[in-house]
Amino acid sequence: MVWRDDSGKALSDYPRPSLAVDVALLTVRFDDDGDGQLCVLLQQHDDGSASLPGSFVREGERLAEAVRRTVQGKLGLTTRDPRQLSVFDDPGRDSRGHVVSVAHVDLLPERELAGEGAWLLSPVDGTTVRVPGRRRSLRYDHDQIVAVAAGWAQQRHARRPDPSRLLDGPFTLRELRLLHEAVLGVRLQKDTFRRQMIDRLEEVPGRSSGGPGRPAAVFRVAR
Amino acid sequence: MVWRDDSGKALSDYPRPSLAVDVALLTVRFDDDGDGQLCVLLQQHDDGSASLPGSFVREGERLAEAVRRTVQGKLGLTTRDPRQLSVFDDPGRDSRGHVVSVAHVDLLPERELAGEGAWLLSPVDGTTVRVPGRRRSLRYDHDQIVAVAAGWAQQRHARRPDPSRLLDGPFTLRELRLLHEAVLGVRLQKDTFRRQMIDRLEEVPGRSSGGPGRPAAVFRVAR
DNA sequence: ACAATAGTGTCTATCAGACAATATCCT
DNA sequence: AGGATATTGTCTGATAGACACTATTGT
Repeated sequence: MVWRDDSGKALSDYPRPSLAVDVALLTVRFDDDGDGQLCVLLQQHDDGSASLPGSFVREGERLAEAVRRTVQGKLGLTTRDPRQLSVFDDPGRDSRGHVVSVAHVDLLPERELAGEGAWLLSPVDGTTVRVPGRRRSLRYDHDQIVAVAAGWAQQRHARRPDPSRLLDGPFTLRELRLLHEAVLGVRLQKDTFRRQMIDRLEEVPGRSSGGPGRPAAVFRVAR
Repeated sequence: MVWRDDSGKALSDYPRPSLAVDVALLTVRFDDDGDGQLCVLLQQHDDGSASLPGSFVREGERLAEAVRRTVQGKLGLTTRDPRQLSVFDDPGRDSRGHVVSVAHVDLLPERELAGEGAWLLSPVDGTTVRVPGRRRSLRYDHDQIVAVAAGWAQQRHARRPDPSRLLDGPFTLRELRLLHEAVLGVRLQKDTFRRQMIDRLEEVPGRSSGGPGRPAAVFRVAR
């Protein structure tokens, strides 16, 4: 039984914009030196352009569901804790019609990126995406979405240690700092960083070993 | 010429949720003692319930336009600088069907509230609305929207003096502090408050007069 | 020994919170 | 004079940034 207004029309009888979700999936990629780089996962299109994965929200579907379905379907990956960012509503942003998009962000650890080739991993400098190839920018307004997503990730890493559990198992303060430096895109001083984080960490038995220098204590995020 | 996909369907041929905007219009009401109270403007319904003003977004319309139209049409008021808060997407939040709503907030000075009776002014304590009458809460999920809106206003007033220009013309630090106390819902110490704000203010020639006590310097927001 | 990293001590500048002293009006 | 408010001084505690010193490893 569908609801109808005074003129006998259901909600679906009125012309209205379509609703979509776009997802900026961020990750930190580490090279052999231990240096990290914040990256965003892009879809590569036949015409050489790139975009964030996105799709239309179905009737009765929650945004979080649409996000999970999109990431699973277009990239073959599973989201962990997608967050809503903001709504992009320029009626001309999509040439197919009036599409209002709710931008989302999620942070994935590099190790969960399985299935080579289904996506493109593009570095994010500060809050700007560097797309490889001729084209400098993404389809639609997706450059803006990446910028907002990167800013969100940076705020999130400002005070809390590894808020998205990107590190696998216990870690040293050096590893934690390299992660935060990658997300923030700046160098951090080890002593200040240590004092900011130490209260939110729990020491774990054992020591780091292998590399040069004094072995470091090993921690996990408290509680 | 409408865009069509491979199966010959336009975007509007797919079932999809409706899109709406809801607006939490906040203001600060001052009593004769100079004490202020953060309030939200509500629509009163025939069944005694109350809600925020809201309406459906039309095809080709921007969210900001829908907000302006809604506030003008339902309350007879004009928005100044509406901001997007977040999206409420529970498919069951509206009994008429699947309605996804983008919550907005705007702050209006009390003097711009003309046309008595078209609305209800409800005090907000902390981030909670106190609705007069039997019912304790608002329709739909509008209590949540008010909470987010109040939190937004409080963050906005944490460091910047009168960010929404609620004060009319030059003001004393006392008047500014009473405004911020009303929005934040807490008492502020005058000396600390002065030192936080003074750098962002410009002194204006003249002094306050009339009340008891030493006349105060008069300021406006810098730049 | 030397390079490299870990961990800690300390100094300075800044800032919030709190208290208080002085200044200047009104009644 | 006395009450009320404005304005400024000062003390304390917390914290960020910077520098440096000691500690402990591998080569």
